Amino acid sequence: MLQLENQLTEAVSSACNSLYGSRPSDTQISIQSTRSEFQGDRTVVVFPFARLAGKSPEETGKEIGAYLVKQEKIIVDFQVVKGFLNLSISDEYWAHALNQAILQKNFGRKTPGSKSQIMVEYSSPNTNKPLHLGHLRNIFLGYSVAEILKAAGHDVVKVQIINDRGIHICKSMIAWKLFGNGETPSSTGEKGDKLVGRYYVSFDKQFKAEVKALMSSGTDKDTAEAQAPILLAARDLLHKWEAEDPEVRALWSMMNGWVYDGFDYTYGEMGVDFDKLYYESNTYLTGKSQVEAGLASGAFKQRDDNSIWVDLSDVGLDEKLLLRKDGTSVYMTQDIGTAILRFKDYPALDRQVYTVGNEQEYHFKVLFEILAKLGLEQASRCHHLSYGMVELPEGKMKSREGTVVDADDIMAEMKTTAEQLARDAGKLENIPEEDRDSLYKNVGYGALKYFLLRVDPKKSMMFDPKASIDFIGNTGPYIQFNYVRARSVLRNAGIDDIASLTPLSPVHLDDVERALLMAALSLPSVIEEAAKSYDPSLVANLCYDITKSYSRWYQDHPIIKEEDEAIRNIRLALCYLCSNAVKTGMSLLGVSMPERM
RNA sequence: GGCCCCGUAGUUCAAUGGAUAGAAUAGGACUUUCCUAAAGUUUAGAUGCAGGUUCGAUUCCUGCCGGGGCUACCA
Repeated sequence: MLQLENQLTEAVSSACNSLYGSRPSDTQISIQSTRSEFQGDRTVVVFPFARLAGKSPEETGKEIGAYLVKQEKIIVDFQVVKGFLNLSISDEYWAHALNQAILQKNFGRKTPGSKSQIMVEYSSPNTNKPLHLGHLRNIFLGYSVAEILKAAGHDVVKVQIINDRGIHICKSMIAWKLFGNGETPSSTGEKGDKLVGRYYVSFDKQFKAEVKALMSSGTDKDTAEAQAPILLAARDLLHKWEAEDPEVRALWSMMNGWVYDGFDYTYGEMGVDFDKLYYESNTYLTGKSQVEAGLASGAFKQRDDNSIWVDLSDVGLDEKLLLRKDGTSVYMTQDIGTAILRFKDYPALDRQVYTVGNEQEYHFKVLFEILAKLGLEQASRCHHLSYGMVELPEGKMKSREGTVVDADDIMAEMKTTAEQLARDAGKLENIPEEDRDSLYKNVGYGALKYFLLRVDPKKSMMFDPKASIDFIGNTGPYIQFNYVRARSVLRNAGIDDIASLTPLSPVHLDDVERALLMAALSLPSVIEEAAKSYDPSLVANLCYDITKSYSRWYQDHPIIKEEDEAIRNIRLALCYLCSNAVKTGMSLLGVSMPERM
């Protein structure tokens, strides 16, 4: 497809050169798909050349059009409407393009590892809180961008940083010690992350009660909050943890293990994975030494109270604290350490991509500037994959108001809904018993992933648990359904090897067929674009476009029953190409395609 | 206060500065002796307001109105 655009750009350029004696710049040559209400396949916007020609846009368009039809074999006709030159591309070209595309093993994907190595960080949840709807967008987005970068030829390393240490962990630990009675996930049958999350909440409850009690006996609020016994106990645990007290470390390992087991289950259901996990407990110290090194090199400054700061006013940002006056680290300290550690672990790494919500945009601007100040050449290529919040009809999710949509719950609900719908529609007869469970997951989770990924990541989006997730219309299941029908056609036609249809003889394609073919052929360039802009919604929208066109075409273009062999072969090839392109596209969104549904 | 993002049909989302702003859903009217109707056809419906740049602005610039975020020796 890209070849066609390039070919046309070049042709228009030489047309201008030979007609008007000067070439327009490539940016002035705009080639786009012709709108369906006009005749033609590709449209050249002629306004920029009118000045060059010293003639009206219409006249210029006609001259260029006539020239192109004469010179270029693939351009068979043209029409000028206002300032737009619509070109008709030959049937031979389309047959050839289709032929080539179906013979490509991994149509849409570039050779693995042909481009630079990129690390993508995503998920990185707080280990005290079970995953919720917001994490879902993060996880699906990060995974998808990683897959898209891979398909675009990059070598990708998927990672997350696990926030496994600090006062917050000690809070759930102390609460479990005080109120847990030795409970474990296996004794209660509860998912590990849910169990630990529950004790984090118990801590908060107890803490508030203690603060209230202290205040009612005359202590002021600040003192009460600083002296609540349970908080002091948590602090004590933190000190013991840092001193590597074996008992505390054992409890810490055990409870973190529960959380990881819980998360692992959820990641497994989601179908996402990581190549390497970074634990803050292993990286938090390296940040300090990096900051000290930066101080020595003059990149950072120390104040009289011994705290260390970076001054970013030269790049329009503020001063930022890097180490407290007592020498302890802040969030930024750890991020600096982790970033540098990762570049050391992966010497070929070209850049890092951080999938983190847009409320941390400032943080990452600062981080990248700091990395640059520390002399990291890759800093300018690092990217904060910032995404908008997922909002509920009631507004933001608030744990206090119990409006948090739990990730496991919503996924289970999607699966149940998929099962229910399949049953109601009487679809289960053709599905073997043992395939049903994975079908419900494919369809239910596919709907959820597609829903969250079809929106531009930058924008905040609305999620209505009751009404949002549909299985009809512009949805994952709609795309899956049409894929299934296409696969069914190919099965019924007995096509084992698509190459047996080639070489395809050119036949005339009608408007519907051309629209379909062009959509499918654009997969490689859309993946390229999505990789450049870190935007899975482009891929999602293309999958929908192809499917929409396919479904319309399928309605009134017989494939197997078509008697003319040349036409039949072209249609089978189209059917194959579309199903293949959509399967590839959806796989980049983390959505599996069933063979029957 | 300063900085950043967002305002498109009733609703949820599209539109590298290009033609008559596309879909989906909800509403109206239709289509199944035909490769899976979770489908298709059709009808109706939108660029917050005011300027500017341009042959051309949903898109770029300015102001206003409305919504969100950031602005911690928190993570």
